[in-house]
This record gives sequence, structure tokens and C-alpha cells, in this order.
Amino acid sequence: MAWQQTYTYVMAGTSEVVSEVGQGRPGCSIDRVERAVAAVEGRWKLLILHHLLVREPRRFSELERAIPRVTQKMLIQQLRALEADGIVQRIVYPEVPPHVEYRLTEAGTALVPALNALHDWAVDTEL
Amino acid sequence: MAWQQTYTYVMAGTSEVVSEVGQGRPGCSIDRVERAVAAVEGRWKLLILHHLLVREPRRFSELERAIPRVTQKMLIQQLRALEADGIVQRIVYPEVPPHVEYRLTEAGTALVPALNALHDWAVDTEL
DNA sequence: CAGCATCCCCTTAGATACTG
DNA sequence: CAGTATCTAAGGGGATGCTG
Repeated sequence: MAWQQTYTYVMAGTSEVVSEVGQGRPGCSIDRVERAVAAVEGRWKLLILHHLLVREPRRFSELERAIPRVTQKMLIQQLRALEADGIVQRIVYPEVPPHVEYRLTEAGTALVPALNALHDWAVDTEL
Repeated sequence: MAWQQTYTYVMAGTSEVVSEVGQGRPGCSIDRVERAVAAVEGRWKLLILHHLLVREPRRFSELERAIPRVTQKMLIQQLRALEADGIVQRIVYPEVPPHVEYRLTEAGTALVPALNALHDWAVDTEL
């Protein structure tokens, strides 16, 4: 009930209190939702997540083949962002030729209920 | 379990089947999640949603004041997008001066559980 | 009051080529 | 194999001014 029933809301990116509703839990704020959305928004992130959920681990080239129109640049960029947010884990095997595996972290797996909630909403609203 | 336990996944924006997993429910796909994310991504959408959840209805100028750094252009743009996605409702009172109110639709209210799921994930992962 | 129109910048994404 | 580097095109977002 984080969203509806708390009483202090903080502006995204600032600490400015914007709600008229009163005082309450300062940490329970809209910018957490914004950061969660930011963590999954991006042209290829959900696709990457999807493929990792279907099968783990995935090598870079596997993901490249699994996601037809992605460029190397975008793939690595989105993977790095997911890694920075603690959603995927990059494992390097010091071999020749290079071998890198990507896995979901616990946080990545923990995203599933939220993604399902979004999915269900989309189904319900026929979006 | 829409996300994990179905068997046919469809590429975003296309009808191309990309999963190796097999056949199953074609409608239950990743691009629903992508559209749900798209519906709430955007610099000001969550803020707008937030203010409408706190109190309804809101006039354009109210939202403008409630969201300090938003420009009129962006505010109207994001409102129109939310309206196009059936999340907010725009009600015009044919008066002089003009009077327009924004409310959440049922679909907008139905977004709350999904937003809470995202919030909770952000809290759990200390993002 | 509630917008629309225009200009401009700056980031983002794609294409392409190169490398340890 | 798994990236990095560079260039360019598109568009998102801000500032400003105007209007029914």
C-alpha cells in the first residue's frame, strides 16, 4: 500500500516535499517507483530480461542472436545499465577466445512479480 | 505467472516468435509488459499520476503548480499520452474562462497495484 | 485558463569500422 | 568472442511567444 496510503511524498530527483497530505514515512516515495521504472525502461532491457528468464546463463553473442535488431552498442549499453542497477550479473571467464556470461541476480528475479503486475494491467485494460 | 510460465513469446513491435521454448499462448507476451512500461515512462507521468492519486480532480494549472519544473508543453504532452492510453480522463467545461479537469480512469486506478509492486521491488533491492 | 506554435539544443540510437 | 570508437540522424525536451 506504499503508493496510496502513505503521507509524505518526495519529488523525483530532489528531497522536496510536494504532497499536501501531511507527514509520514519519508522513504516511501514516488521516486522509488521512478527508479524502478527507469531500471526497466530502455529499448532492449525487457527483451534481455525476457531471454535471461527463459534460459540462463546467456553469452553476449547468444543475446545478440536472440534479439535480432539490436546492435552491439545498444546491447552492451543496456546490459551495463542492468548490471549497474544490480539486475544482471556479468561473469567473465579469462579464456581465449573471451567468454562472458550474463545471469540474473536475485534482484533481477525479484522483478518478476512487478513485471507480471504490469502485464496483468495491460491485459485487463486491453492496452 | 504470465511472465515465467508461458511458452510463446512475441517480439516487441512485431509478431515474430523469438522464444525457443515452444508453443503456447500467443497473446501472453512480453510486448504487453513493454506497452505497460511505455504507458508510465516519461519524465512527468508518474508525478502526474501521483498528484491525481492524492487528490482528484486536478485542473491544468493545478498540476502545473504541483509539478514545479514542468513546462506547459511537457505537461500537456504527457497528459495527452496518458489520455491516449486510457489512464487519465480529460473533462472540458465549456465556460469562459476555460475550465478543464483531469481525473484518473478506472484503468488509471488499476495501475496502483503494479506501481506498488515496482515500489516494493525498489525498496527490497535498495535501489 | 488552458493551451498551441516555433526555435534550438542535446541526448540517444543506429550504422559502420576496428581491436584485444 | 566480446566488445570499443566514431560519425551521423532523429527526436525528446526546454525556452519563449502567441491565442481562443
